[in-house]
Amino acid sequence: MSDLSIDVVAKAAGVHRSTVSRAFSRPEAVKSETREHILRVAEGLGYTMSPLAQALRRKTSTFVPLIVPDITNPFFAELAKTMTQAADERGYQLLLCVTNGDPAKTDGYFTAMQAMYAPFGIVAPSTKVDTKALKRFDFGHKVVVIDRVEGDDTVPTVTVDSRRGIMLALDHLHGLGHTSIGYVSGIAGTHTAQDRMDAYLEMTAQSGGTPIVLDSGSDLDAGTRGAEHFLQMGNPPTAIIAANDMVAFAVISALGRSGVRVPDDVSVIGFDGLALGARFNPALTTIRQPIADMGHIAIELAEKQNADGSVDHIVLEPELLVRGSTSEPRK
Amino acid sequence: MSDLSIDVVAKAAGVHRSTVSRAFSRPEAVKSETREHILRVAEGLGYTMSPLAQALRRKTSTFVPLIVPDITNPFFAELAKTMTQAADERGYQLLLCVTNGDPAKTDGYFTAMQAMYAPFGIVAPSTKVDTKALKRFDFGHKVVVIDRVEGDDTVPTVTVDSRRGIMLALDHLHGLGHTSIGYVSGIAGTHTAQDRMDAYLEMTAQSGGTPIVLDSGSDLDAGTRGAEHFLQMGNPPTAIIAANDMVAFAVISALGRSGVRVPDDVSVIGFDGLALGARFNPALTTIRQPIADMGHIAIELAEKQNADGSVDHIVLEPELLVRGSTSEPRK
DNA sequence: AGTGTTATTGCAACCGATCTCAGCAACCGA
DNA sequence: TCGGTTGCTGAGATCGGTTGCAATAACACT
Repeated sequence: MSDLSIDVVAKAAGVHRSTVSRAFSRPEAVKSETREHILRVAEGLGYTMSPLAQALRRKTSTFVPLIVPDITNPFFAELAKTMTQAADERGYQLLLCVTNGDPAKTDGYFTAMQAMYAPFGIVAPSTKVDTKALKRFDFGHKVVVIDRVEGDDTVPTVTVDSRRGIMLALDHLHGLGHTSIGYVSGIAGTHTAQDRMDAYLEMTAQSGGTPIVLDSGSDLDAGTRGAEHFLQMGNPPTAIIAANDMVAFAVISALGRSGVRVPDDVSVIGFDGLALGARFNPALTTIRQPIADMGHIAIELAEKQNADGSVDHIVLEPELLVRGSTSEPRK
Repeated sequence: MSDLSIDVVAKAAGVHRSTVSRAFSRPEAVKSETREHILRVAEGLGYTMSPLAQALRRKTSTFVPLIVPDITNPFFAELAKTMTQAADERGYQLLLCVTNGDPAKTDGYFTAMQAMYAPFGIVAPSTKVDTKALKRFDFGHKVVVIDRVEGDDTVPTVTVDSRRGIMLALDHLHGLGHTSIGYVSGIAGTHTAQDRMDAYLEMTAQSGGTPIVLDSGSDLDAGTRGAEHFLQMGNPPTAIIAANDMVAFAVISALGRSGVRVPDDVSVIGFDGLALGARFNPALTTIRQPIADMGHIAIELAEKQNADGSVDHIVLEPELLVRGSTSEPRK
C-alpha cells in the first residue's frame, strides 16, 4: 500500500521500468499486449505515477495556478469554481493562490509556480496588471489575464464587454422610466472597472443626462459611502448602477439601514451576476458575466498560446438578469 | 534567469552541491563564512530551491491540501482564506481542493496529495465523514477534520460548541421577548449541523416551548422552503433560527419576496458569522464561529499529531453577534 | 537466403535536490 | 608527539520517473 515506485511495478510485470513508463505516458510506443498486462498489474497494486517525479524530469507539469486577490469575494470564488472544473476536464490541477492584493505575494506565487514547472497561469487581478512585472519571470510569458490590459498585446486576455453591460443596465433602467441614474464604483482597480465607469459617464452624457457618481473609490466600503452620499442629496437619483454585485449589496444594505427601500424608493442594479444575488433581499437585478465561459476560455487561450504561440483577446457578451431590485420609479 | 540548479550555484560559489544544500536546509552544519558566501551567490543569481526535487528526495513536502465541498459557499471561502494565511505563516503552501460533494473526487485528491508527500491534510466536509474511507490511504492517518466525528477518536478535530451557539441564539431571542421560535436546517449534512438541530430541539423543549422545524433538508433550497412553510402557517413563530448564514440569507430573501419584513415582521438569526452578513439587508444577527482560529488550530493540531502522535479534539466557543435582523416581536 | 525496415524493449544518463559516509584539518589533553 | 574528538566539506547513491540510443526481434521484399 506504500512505496509503490515504478520499479516495483516493473518487477511485478517482468519488464524494464522504461517500458512501464511508456505504458502510461506513451501508450502507442508499447505493444498493446504488454501495455495491457502492465496496466493490469499496476491497477492491481494500486499504483499511480508520482506527479513530482514526472514534473521534475519532464520539466513541465499539470499544475495551473489561478491567482486571485481575495477568495472571499464571491466573484473570484465562482471563478475559482468554474476554473477548477475547466482545469480538470483538461487534465490540469488548479492551484488556487490568494494574494490579498499584495504584489509581493503575487511575485512569490510566480516564482513558486515556475519552480513547479506550471505550463501556464491565470491571473484575475485586483489592480491594473503590470505586464512588465509579469515578464520578469520567463513564466510570465505564459499567462492569461482576466481583465483588459493596456499597451501590451502579447498577453492573452478574456473579458466581458463593459460598455455593452453598462448599456444593458442603462437601457433597462430607462425602459422602466428612470432618467436620473447614479453610479457607484468600487472594489477593483482594474481596467475593467475603469471601463465600466467610463462607459457610464459617456453614455449618460450622450443621452443628455447628467452623470451622478456617488462614489468612485475602489475598496470594500465604496458601497457604504455611495449610500451615504445618496442619503445626503436633496434630489437623489431614482436608480443606482453599482460597479459590481458586492458593491450593490453594500449599497442596498446601507440604504436599508436608513429606511430607504429597494426597489420601492430607489432601484439598484449590479454587475457580475453572482449566484448569491438571487438570495439577496431583494433579489438583485444585475448584468451577468458568463463566468463559467471565462474559465473555460482562459484555459483554452493558454493552451492555444502554448501550442502555436497565438495571443488572443476574447471579449464576451454580458447579459441582463432582471430580478427584484429594479422597478419603475415612484412618482 | 533560468536553469538554476543547485549545481550552478555550487560551481559559482566554488563548493560542492551538498554544501549548498546544507547552507539552505541545515545552516548550522556549515561554517558561517561559507554559508553566507553561498547565500550571497545564490541571492545574486536569483536562485530558489526546487520544491519538487526537495519533496521527491525528502519524501515530505510543505503542500497542505484543504478539502472543501464548495468554495462558492462563503463559509468555506473564509475558511480557505484564513487557512491560507495560517499555512504560510508556518511555511506551508495550501492547496485548495474542491470536491463538489463528490466522494470520488475526495478520494482522488487524497491519492494525489499522498503522491505529493503532503505532511497532512485538512478536511471540511459537507457530509458525515467516513473515517474508514479516510484511512484507506496511509495519508488518511494524518488528517484534521473540521467537524465532529463519531465513533473514532483517532482523528483530530476542531469544531465550535453547537449547543452553546444555539443557546446563545435562544437566549438572545428570549431576551427580546420571543417565545415562539422556528428553526430552519440546511446545507450541510455534517455532525455539526445535526448537533445544532438537536440542541435546538432539546433546548426549546426544556424551556417548555414547542419546537417548530420549518425545514430540515440539507440542500441549498432549505431556506426557501422554510420560508414557504412559514408563510403557510396560521400562527407562525415570531423568530427564526437558521442553521447557518447562507440559509438565513435565503430565508430573508424569500420572506421579502412575499412582503414579510425582517426584523419588523419576524426576527431571523443565522449561524456562522460571515463577513458578508454585515452587508446583507438587513445586516444579519448571527452566531459567530471563530473561523480564523479554526484555521490556525487545525494546522497546529496536524503538526502536533505529526510530532508526538497526539490526537486532540478542540471545541471552540461561539459568540453572539447582534446586527440588524433581530428585534422585539411586534405585539 | 540475404538485406532493409519497422516495431519493441532494455540500458543508462539525467531532472534537482538530500543524506550517509568518509576524508581531512584543526584542536585537546597527556 | 600521538591518539581521539570535533567541525566542515566532498563523493556518490538515491528519490521516481523520462528519454535518446542501442539491441534485438519480426516481417517484407527480391
